[in-house]
Formats: sequence, structure tokens, C-alpha cells
Amino acid sequence: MRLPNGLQATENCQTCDLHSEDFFCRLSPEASQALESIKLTNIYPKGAVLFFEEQSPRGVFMLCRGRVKLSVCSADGKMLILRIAEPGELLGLSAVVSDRLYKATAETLETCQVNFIRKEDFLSFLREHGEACFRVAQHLSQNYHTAYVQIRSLGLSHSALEKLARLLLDWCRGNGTQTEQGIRLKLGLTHEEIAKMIGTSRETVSRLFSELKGREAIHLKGSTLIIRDTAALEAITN
Amino acid sequence: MRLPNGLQATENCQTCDLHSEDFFCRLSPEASQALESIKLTNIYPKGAVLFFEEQSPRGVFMLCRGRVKLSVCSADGKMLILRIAEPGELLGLSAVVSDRLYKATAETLETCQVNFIRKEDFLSFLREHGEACFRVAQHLSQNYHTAYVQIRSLGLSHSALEKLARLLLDWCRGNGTQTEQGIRLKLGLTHEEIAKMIGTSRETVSRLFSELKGREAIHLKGSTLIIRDTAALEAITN
DNA sequence: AGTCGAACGTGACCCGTGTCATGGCATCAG
DNA sequence: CTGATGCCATGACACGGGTCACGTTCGACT
Repeated sequence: MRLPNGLQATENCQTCDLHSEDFFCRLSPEASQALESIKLTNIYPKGAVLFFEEQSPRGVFMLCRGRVKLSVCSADGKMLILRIAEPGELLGLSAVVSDRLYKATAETLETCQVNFIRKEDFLSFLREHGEACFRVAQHLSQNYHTAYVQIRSLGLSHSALEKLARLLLDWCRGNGTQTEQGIRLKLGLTHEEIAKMIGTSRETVSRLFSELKGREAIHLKGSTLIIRDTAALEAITN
Repeated sequence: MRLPNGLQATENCQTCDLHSEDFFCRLSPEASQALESIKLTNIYPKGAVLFFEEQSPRGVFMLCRGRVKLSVCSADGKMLILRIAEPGELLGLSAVVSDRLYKATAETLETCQVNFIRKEDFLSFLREHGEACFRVAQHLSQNYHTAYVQIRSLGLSHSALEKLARLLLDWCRGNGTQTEQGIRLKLGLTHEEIAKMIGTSRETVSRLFSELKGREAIHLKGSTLIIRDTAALEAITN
């Protein structure tokens, strides 16, 4: 199960499947309680925007249920998706901590449960709870790491095929389920969105999927994708 | 002046020109003293490697004097420069905080003075000093921000020219000095290294500089570059 | 069933740039 | 002076992939 209920999150993190970097987990009872008292729980429908790029930060958003798309946009309308945030993540964290503008736009991909904490409340919470502060640092480290992975993908790839292969292998680790035919995973994104994740065009993504199908490396049926030949993908990424 | 002496760094930060995100500044006397007692000062010659990509972290490096190149390398030898670290930065921070491997290689570009702090010492220092912990979070935020800028540059640019223009404008903000002919800045990197910063080839960088000279946007004499037409560069970046 | 819009597939064309190759121009050691 | 080395400049060429165009498939709704 995903995080079952925001209000109980701090008590039952042993039983939920959130990653260990989840901010809720393993806080002391006092810190947990302080956090409880300053957070505001909201439900957002699909397509809602939590915050916009270049907006001045109002606070941080703890994602409890649902996925959120984080993207940036250039002046001429070209868009790049930074990542898809999963439950357990703290969005807008670096903007609040370093008192800068939000650097990305956060849009829900499905119905989401979100706990909002006002900037001032969050900062004074951090000032009083050193342990939480350390967890924030770890969370930021994690963000930095995913940014680094994307930089590698964008900057070191020789072709769009290589970037796509990297992305698919990444998804395997996160959401893949092993079957006898290969690793199966549900891709909840359109070709258009995949294109925006690897900085290429929709048409190219279509063509690359065709190519990988031709090479028998993958198999597509509807929105379920089966990776038949992991080694082939790894060979592409060198 | 740059950070004049590692041992006095915490006392005279008011007078040094390090950025406000500098980790040394504005710690309480107790925290400063604790930091003093666990740091080890070293001098490295040009070309020395502080740590390698994929190495397990030994500690963090406070850069006091000199510049350090942070780069990543793909399996087939292609290299990408993440950024050039300036005095005041804490290198290897995210690896130590989140207990992962170093994600980049750090190589000195010139003679550098560096304070090293062992991982265990640094973590227990953070545990005992909440204020330092918050500064670490801010520092990581800053790192995340520069990573984000690079992602924008790599992912949203339509051409190598656009990426180069972005890089030059970036340098203007950091190291540029206004003159009557335009903004002058010393480029301490070879074309090869510039190419590795924007993910292109050395030849392309040469060609692009020629093109910008032809457009009268810049002027090159030796290693000093004069930006004659900032607006032209901004137009390129949209 | 039919209709409509969103998402996907694929061909044609052409610009940008990676790669290879060659040569100029510094600095430095012998 | 001469050769070596590192850095920069520039031409030729091939190819990846962005863009435009059009057709197909799929699911949602009436």
C-alpha cells in the first residue's frame, strides 16, 4: 500500500512502502507532533498545479498519495520534465530552505493527497528540531542525486536512443515486476511526456520504440511494456 | 581577497568576499570551535584529484583557495564538467550526508588550499550543531540549484550556440568586470573544457566563437574575452 | 452504432554538429 | 635554430534527429 493516511503517516511508517528517504519516517514523537500541528491536508484533482516556476515560495508540499510532474519551461515554450515525484517526497523544499523562487512547475498527474506546510512554520520547525533538519539535508541530497542522473543522461548520451534506454532501465529498477517474459512495467506517460523527459521530440520517441520492438528488446501491448532483453538496453547505454 | 587562511576563516568572514552561502560564515563560536578541532588543512598542487567518481566517501572538502573542476565520465570516456567550484564550497557534501558514493571527480585547476573533515567527524558535528545542519541544507540547495541550471541548459537548448551563450552570460554575472567596451572576463578554461561544460565538441566551440566574433557580439584577445553585445547573447537564449 | 479528440506511426526533407583531417601558432627544452 | 607539444582554426562529409505532413488507432461520450 501507499501511504494510507496523512494523519497516521508518522506512526506507521514501518508498514508502509515508502522509501527510506521519506521525510515522515523516524522522527521523534515530539517532532512528529510538531509537524502534525502545522500541516494542512489537501486533496488535488488530476491536472492541478501545486506551484509554478518562478513563483515565490509559500511553503513545502509533502506528497502523500499520487504522482506529481515537475517540469521547467523555456521562454519559447519548450518543456522539459525534471522528474515524476512519488509519494513521500517533499516538493518545493530547496526553494524554501534557500529562500529562492520555485524552480519548477508541479502538476498532479492524478488525484493527489498533499500536506502543505507554510514557509515560516516549516523554517521554525527546522530551527527547533535538529533531527528534522538533517533529514531535510538528506532529502536535498536525494534531489541532487536525481538531478545528477538527469545531467548524465542529457549530457553524456550520444543519441536519443541511449537516453531512452537509460530511462527504461531506470524505470525497471523503480517499478518493474519480474515475469518469465522479462520485466514488466506500466508506463503511465504518453510518448509526448517521455519525449519531454529525455529532451527530444514525440516522433523520435515513437520511432525509437519501433526500433526497440524490431530488435526484440522490448514488447509493447497497450500501456504495459515488457523489457525482454535488458542486456540489449544496457549495451546501448555502454 | 580570497579566504586568507583556513585557520582564521570563521573569525573574519565579514571581511572576506566569499558568497553568503559559504559554510564557514555565521556559525556560533561553539560550532566554529568544534569545526576547528576536526578539520585538517592541506595544500594541493594543480591537477591533484581530491576524490574520484564512484569512490566511497571519506569525508567532505572545504575549498578555501583555488578552483576545483567537478566532472563525470561515461563508460566510453566521454566527459562532462558539472561545474567549477570556487572558494567557500563544500565538496563531497551530498555523498557524505546521504551515505552514497561520490558522484563526480574533483580535480584542482590550480594550487588549492583545502580543509578536509572525516565523514564520521562531520556527521557527529552536524548531530550536535543544528545551525550547521541548516547551513548544510542551504548549501545542498545551492548545489541543487546549479544542477538545475545545467539541466535547463542541456535540455532546453535548441543548439550548441544557445548553450554557449548561456554559459557566457552566466560567467558575466560571476566574474565579469564592466568596461567601456563591454563586460570583460578572463576565461580560465580551454575550448576543450568549455566544450565539456556544454556537452559538445571542441571544434564546435571554436566555430561558435568565430561566429560570435563575426556577429560583433564578443571580442577575444588571448584569454580575455569582452562581451560587446550582451543583448545579442540574450537574444540567442530567447 | 457513429463522432470526436487525443495519442500514436511513419515518410520526406534538411539543418546542425560530430568526426576526421590538415595546418597555423604559440610556448618550451635541448 | 629545431623539434616537440598543446591549443586553436577551418574545411569536407555523413548522419542523427527536428520539423512538417498526413494517416491510423484508440478510448470516451452521446
